[in-house]
Amino acid sequence: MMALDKKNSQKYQLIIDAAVRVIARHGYHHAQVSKIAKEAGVADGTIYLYFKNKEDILVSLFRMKMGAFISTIKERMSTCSNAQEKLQQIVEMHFRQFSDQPDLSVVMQLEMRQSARDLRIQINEVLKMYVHLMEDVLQTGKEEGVFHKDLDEKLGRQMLFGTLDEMVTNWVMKERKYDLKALSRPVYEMLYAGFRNHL
Amino acid sequence: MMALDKKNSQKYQLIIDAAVRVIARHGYHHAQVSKIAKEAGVADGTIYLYFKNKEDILVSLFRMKMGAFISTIKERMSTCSNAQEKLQQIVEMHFRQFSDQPDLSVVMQLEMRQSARDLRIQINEVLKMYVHLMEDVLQTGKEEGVFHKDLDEKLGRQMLFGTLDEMVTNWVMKERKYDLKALSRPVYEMLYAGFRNHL
Amino acid sequence: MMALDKKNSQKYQLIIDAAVRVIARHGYHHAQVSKIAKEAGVADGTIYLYFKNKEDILVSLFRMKMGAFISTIKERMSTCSNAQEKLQQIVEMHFRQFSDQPDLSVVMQLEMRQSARDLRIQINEVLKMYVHLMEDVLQTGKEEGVFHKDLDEKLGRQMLFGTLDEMVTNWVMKERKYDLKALSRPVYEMLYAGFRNHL
Amino acid sequence: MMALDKKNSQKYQLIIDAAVRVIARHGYHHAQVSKIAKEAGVADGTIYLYFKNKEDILVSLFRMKMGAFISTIKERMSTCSNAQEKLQQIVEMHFRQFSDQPDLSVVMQLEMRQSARDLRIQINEVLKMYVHLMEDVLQTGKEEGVFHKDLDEKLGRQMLFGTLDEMVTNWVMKERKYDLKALSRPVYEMLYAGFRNHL
DNA sequence: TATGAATGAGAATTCATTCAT
DNA sequence: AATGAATGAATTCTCATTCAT
Repeated sequence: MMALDKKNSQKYQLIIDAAVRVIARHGYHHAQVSKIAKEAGVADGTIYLYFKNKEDILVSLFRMKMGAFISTIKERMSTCSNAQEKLQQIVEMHFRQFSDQPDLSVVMQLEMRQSARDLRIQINEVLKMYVHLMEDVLQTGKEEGVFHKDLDEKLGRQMLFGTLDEMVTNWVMKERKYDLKALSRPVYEMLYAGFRNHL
Repeated sequence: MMALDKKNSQKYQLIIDAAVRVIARHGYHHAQVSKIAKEAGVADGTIYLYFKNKEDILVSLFRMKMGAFISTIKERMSTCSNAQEKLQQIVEMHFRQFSDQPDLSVVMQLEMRQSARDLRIQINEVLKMYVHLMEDVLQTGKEEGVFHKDLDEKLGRQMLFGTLDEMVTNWVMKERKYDLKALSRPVYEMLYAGFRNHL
Repeated sequence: MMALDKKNSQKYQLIIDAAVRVIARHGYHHAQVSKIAKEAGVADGTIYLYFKNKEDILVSLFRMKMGAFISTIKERMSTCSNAQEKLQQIVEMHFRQFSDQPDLSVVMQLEMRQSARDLRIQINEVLKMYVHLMEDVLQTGKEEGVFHKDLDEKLGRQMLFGTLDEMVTNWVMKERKYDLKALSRPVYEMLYAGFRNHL
Repeated sequence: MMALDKKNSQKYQLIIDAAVRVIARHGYHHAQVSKIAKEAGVADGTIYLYFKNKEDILVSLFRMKMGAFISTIKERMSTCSNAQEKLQQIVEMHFRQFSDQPDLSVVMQLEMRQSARDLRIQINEVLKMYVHLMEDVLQTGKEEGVFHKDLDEKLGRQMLFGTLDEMVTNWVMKERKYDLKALSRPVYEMLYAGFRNHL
């Protein structure tokens, strides 16, 4: 069975979704393979017909969920007419998607960060798509003249991602007690002002 | 021997510094107590005369190092005459201190994040000092009129911390191949512009 | 696999019997789990598929062996027509069963007594069956008029059990160099006389 | 310093009495040398000026306390005119002494039995004095004609000791909620009847 | 494809004892 | 005689992965 077949198979998705629920419920360190198998309704050994090892489940989980996450943002961004609007959409969609998927928020912001160094390196590979998207927006904005001509895209992207990430993390750590989406507007304004950079 | 005596004792510091080196070199998950003891030049059991358990080594490490980190920033900030300068000093000192302590950077930005949830909660307690420092600066800046009157200190602090943290993490992950301190100026400018918030 | 299945499974018995041999040979404090596993011909981890922890092996061992011990006595006793005969059978069967199982004798009389307080409490629960059996015989004997009408069953049972236990312990400590079963007759006579209590 | 000097020294007694209290309070397995030292008000190292090792504390404890226990019984027994009375005194004094020393009861009947095999062998050496005392009484009783001429002293002694021991153990396990001394009379009667052995 | 019983490597911690002061 | 800081050996249990069915 080829990789593509596997990824499209029902069980592959079943196991990944089971993993999200188990990690969200029990935490990263108590998310044993046997627990995930049970949650997915398959035998332990079956996991290994679809995934190389435990790390592969987690990387795949991240790849699938982050892929969908980014696709959704990209799709929405195609309707935007300028970089300013695109920036606004990134902030709003970033917050909205985590708001709409509580389990995934816990898994992405808190639990998966406990993963070993080399798993995190693979995660970063996946994140590169998001990074490029952000840098593209900043580059475009510079060309359009809405962001400062000397804005460093790499630094700008790090501020953008660092800010969004920190805010989602804080929100998850406060047990999602406040409305994350409501922060979109002020956060966008701070970031936009930072990128316009008029001193 | 009392708690205070322990913390001031030579061995206590010896063990913490050994822990930093071992974690930086071998990674969080391979930093066994026996390895730390060997690196510190003491017997395994001696560790437990100074620390309650392994987690206590890590919490203490964080507390000591982060305490010094923040003290240094605070000290420097006392020489600043306004919030704008203080912001500049936070960015510069944050980057400088990590630049000057490569092992500690790896430990703080990459390795200790793998710690279990409850250790991270204790870490967050320590970070609160830093958070308050940042919020104070933003509050002062608003009063002085250098930051926007509608700036939300909490959001501002999250942007500030998120940005600095993301940048140091990127720098560590790129194996410190570029000059982190050189980023102080442009990063400060972006943040300052964000906080002035003139749209 | 359910609890009942486990206890009836071959491996469960295999491990318990291995534990008896290992404890008899090496003593309670040197009976490591790994040694028991090796003796049983299974991996260390397999032990934990059948037992919750090490203490559970020991409690189970006691429960199984003492259960069989008491069942055997009860069975034999059902053929007795009066309490006097029953008393005789208790003494004889008690001695005979230990005589026939040298390893078990060492484990029960010497080694398991070193167990921690809370394990001993669980052991006492198992022993209650034996205690009740003895008290029943004394009660019956009183009703039949073969034991003294003022005999206190609880005290009588303590004399009976204390005597048998002390004798088996002495025999084990003398390395079973004499014939325990041969003591049945005189011991029974002393006890019977004690219970008849004609002063 | 010679053995005798040590045993007469104040600290020697101090440490033994501290050990009794610590074992009674915390249990055998939590009676660390450092805890005993603290309770005795001396440094850990000081223990080793008076005792060869930890086992030596326990053996000495047993020797001292059991020595006093037996001396007291012997003394009382010298006032008895016949074996029947002596038997009565053994039972009564055995129960009385444990009644009067609750800490010691717990230590002797429950906690010290958890000691390793070879410590128990040394304990048995100490107990031999008691054993001889009992056998002497039974022997004398046979000669006096108050016990049965065919009574086996060794078996009789085992019944006597096993009975008393079981009763004190039961009383301690029931947390000394009833009056042990009140059992002296009926227990003596059962034993005496057993030794008279008129069937 | 699917199962699940079996495997076995790997690490934190305690505490009796020592010995320099 | 007394101290108490330092030592270091020794063991249970978990869980990712395999493979016979």
